[in-house]
Amino acid sequence: MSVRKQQAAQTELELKAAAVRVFARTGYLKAKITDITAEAGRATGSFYKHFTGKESVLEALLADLLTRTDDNLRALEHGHPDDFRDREAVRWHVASFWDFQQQHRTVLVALQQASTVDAAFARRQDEMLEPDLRHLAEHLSGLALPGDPIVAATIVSRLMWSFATATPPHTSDDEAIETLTTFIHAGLAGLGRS
Amino acid sequence: MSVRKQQAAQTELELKAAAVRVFARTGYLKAKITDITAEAGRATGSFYKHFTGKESVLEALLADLLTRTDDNLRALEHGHPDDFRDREAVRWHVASFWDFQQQHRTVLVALQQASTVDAAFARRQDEMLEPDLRHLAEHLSGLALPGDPIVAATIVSRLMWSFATATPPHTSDDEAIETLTTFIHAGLAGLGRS
DNA sequence: TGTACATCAGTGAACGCGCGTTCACTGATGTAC
DNA sequence: TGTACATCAGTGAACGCGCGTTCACTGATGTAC
Repeated sequence: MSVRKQQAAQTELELKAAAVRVFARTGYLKAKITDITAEAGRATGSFYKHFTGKESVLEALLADLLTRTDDNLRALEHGHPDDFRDREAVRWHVASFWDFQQQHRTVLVALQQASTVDAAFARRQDEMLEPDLRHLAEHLSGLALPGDPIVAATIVSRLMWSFATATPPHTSDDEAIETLTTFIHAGLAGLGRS
Repeated sequence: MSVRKQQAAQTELELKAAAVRVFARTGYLKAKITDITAEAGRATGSFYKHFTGKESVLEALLADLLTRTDDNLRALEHGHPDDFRDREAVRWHVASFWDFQQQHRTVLVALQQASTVDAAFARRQDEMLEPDLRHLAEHLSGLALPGDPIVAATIVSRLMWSFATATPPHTSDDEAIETLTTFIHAGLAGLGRS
């Protein structure tokens, strides 16, 4: 690759990294283009050589996230405990979700914020969550739950997400995962019995 | 009261009602002052005779909501089932929460959106939720849960809220309430056992 | 009850701020001969 | 290997749009006598 393209790629990388830092600090909605370029130590105009606007950076960050996630998902498809009557299976899923959300917190929150203002991102968010929901629902279909397993999957998924974004202070990761696991495991068992 | 003050109060009322309709349609963050005045059939400047800005209308709507809720809360304090080992007690709470959130959906969602952009509203949202959380936590303290009951209360509260704002399509109120009740009831029992 | 003046809710055009976006320019990298 | 020209990432001042906010004005209600 030519030096020029390498430098351009480097700048784009730095702009994306700067964007993540700015989103984490100010939130996506309040973030200004000039905040991002300043954080990256670049001129304002530079931004538009790489992106068409703020949505465009978020798109790029999502694309990065998804390519890195695809591998994880494939690992996830094979060889993990899958019977949700088994507490270990539930714990495994809770832990990997927790990990994922910790790692991509900023971008995920940014996506959520963008969704409240931009219908295109709302759709995209649904699309991103859907495979995960289906995966969950499949596990749940083995539990003989009443009604559409998607309903129960929605409960579980939303529960994990909202708890992760609003963990009470002084809660360790481990405590959070244990509590969520117990709650979900027992809750699902309850649904199965009803 | 003088005719003038009556008319002014009427206009203020209409502006608030228009604001709710606009928030419901566009969302709080995208709502423009001129959208609200247009919806109310008033001139732009009229708005500033009653409010200092968009936050100010939301404040007013919250105040209205809280005065109407105070009565409900007092009714809630007395004579409702409170032993969460009893499924009926859980169901009662879930149903009343569901009702509340259905009734005030627009303002609650607006508050949530404002919170992502305005720290003052974030604090206010926490303050509003706190009494509810304490109330829940008190019920839970009878269950001998491990750890701070506030953690479990947070789980339950967030679960209800996020499920209410993201109910899967084709889910009836009754189905939602039943499912949530069963899940929470069993989940809490699970936490008590652990 | 009537008249003259004061007040004040409501009006909407105009102003101005903040910020996204553009664009003429620079200088370094790439290409052709 | 050297020279002359082309390309293109990066720059930052300038432009302009959208929208919040103001303000001089109107006419109806209120007050004083």
